[in-house]
Amino acid sequence: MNKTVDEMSFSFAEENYIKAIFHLSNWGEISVSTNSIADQLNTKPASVSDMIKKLANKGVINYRKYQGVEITSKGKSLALQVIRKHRLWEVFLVEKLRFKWDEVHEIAEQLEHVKSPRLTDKLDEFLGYPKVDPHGDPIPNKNGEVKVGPKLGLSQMEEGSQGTVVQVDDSNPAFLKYLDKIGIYIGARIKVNERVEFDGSLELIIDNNQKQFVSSEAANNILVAKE
Amino acid sequence: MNKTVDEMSFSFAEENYIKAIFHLSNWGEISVSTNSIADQLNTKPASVSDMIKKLANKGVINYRKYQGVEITSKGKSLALQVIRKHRLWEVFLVEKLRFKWDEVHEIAEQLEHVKSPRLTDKLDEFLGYPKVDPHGDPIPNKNGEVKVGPKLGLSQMEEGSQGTVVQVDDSNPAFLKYLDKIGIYIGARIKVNERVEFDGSLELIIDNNQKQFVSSEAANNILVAKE
DNA sequence: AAATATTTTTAGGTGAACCTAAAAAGAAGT
DNA sequence: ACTTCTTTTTAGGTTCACCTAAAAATATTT
Repeated sequence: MNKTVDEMSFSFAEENYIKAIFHLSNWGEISVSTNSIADQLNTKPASVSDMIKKLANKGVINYRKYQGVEITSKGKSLALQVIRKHRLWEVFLVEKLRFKWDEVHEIAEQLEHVKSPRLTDKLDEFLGYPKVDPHGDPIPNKNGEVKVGPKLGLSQMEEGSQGTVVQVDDSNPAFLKYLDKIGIYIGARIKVNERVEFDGSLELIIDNNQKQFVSSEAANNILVAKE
Repeated sequence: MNKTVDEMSFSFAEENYIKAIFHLSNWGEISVSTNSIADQLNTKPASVSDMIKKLANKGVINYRKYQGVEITSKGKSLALQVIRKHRLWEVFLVEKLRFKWDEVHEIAEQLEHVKSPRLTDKLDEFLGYPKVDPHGDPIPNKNGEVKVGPKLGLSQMEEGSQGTVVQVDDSNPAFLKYLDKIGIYIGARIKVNERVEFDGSLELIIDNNQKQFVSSEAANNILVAKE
């Protein structure tokens, strides 16, 4: 008698809350505080308290007053569906409509809420079942399963080691534009030439020909697969 | 100081009202009653009265109490933008994602509200600047301009005359499925073989080989270009 | 022209998703 | 342990888009 997530209906706001909780909880691993949700969604804690009760009633989170929230398996499944749609639309926007990778997030935020399972699956098929979005984030399949290969932050790489860029932080368009400018893209081959002791910044060699300094902060947001 | 329509923001509900008013007014030709809007949108007249005031304040309709509403040029421009998006998405769904023509309306109703002028224009480009949607409805261009060729309802055709199907009513999925079944599609060549006096139904010859009877009601919803 | 019927508006209310301000619970510092 | 600070919840309010019921304006009939 307990309905599955795709037999239920969720508002845009509800979907955005679940997405935020899913991310803040590290894909469901840790519990999430009211304040952190309010922060993430640019709302006030009082609004979050309201919404949390609704989501708990719908069975997508567990909630005990003052104890933070945990996402349920139902909630995970909903979050993964929305994330799947978001990332598929991003692929569409970049590969088919020729948007740049720093332009697609905002539009995908709207498209991810379009309700039609058949649309999602047909879009997936049209795009050739992509495994990652334009920033290298993995795309959950129809059943919400995600395969994530081994990867580590550029800042964790040892001096002299090499890797291929597999993912970059997608939350800041300015950062993505900066990556464009210095020639970093998904698939770029990067060698960590030198680590500057003083501030942790790195000297990179990109695609075996271009020397480039990046801050440790930037390096943290570039993930590579080691060779 | 008066803002143009694309400098303003409209809710889904507001956009749906303007679309309804635009259609009911025959593209702005006649004024529209409160009841007819309520009818079209499955709401109550009282709700329409509320919304009408808001839309009048935004300058997309003219409104004097008890006198019905007229759409302004600003309103037309908004309606045409939404219709443009709706029809472009329908083309995408049918041509790229291989949906059937009776499946796309509902999904396009959601997609038409996605806000991003660049998205619309890039989609248009991706689709090759289509002139009509899968049901033959003309697609307004970027500036809201629509070219409509001469066409008439099948039921207006004389016995023995021929034409090409250029448009069909898209509001009823069952009707579209019926057209599929009897072999009528955009571009089909149709000869009106005989008109039955008694009920106005027609005997057609479709693509020079298939005889088919259709009711006058169905014939009214099939538009052809005469040879 | 008056009476009746229809249409439209107003008045007041609901739920969703937000808000501020105040109260309550929990965590931290001494 | 007790005071202080922080976090969270509650209480009560707002706007949006809807609703019902009643009142007002317009249309139609006789």
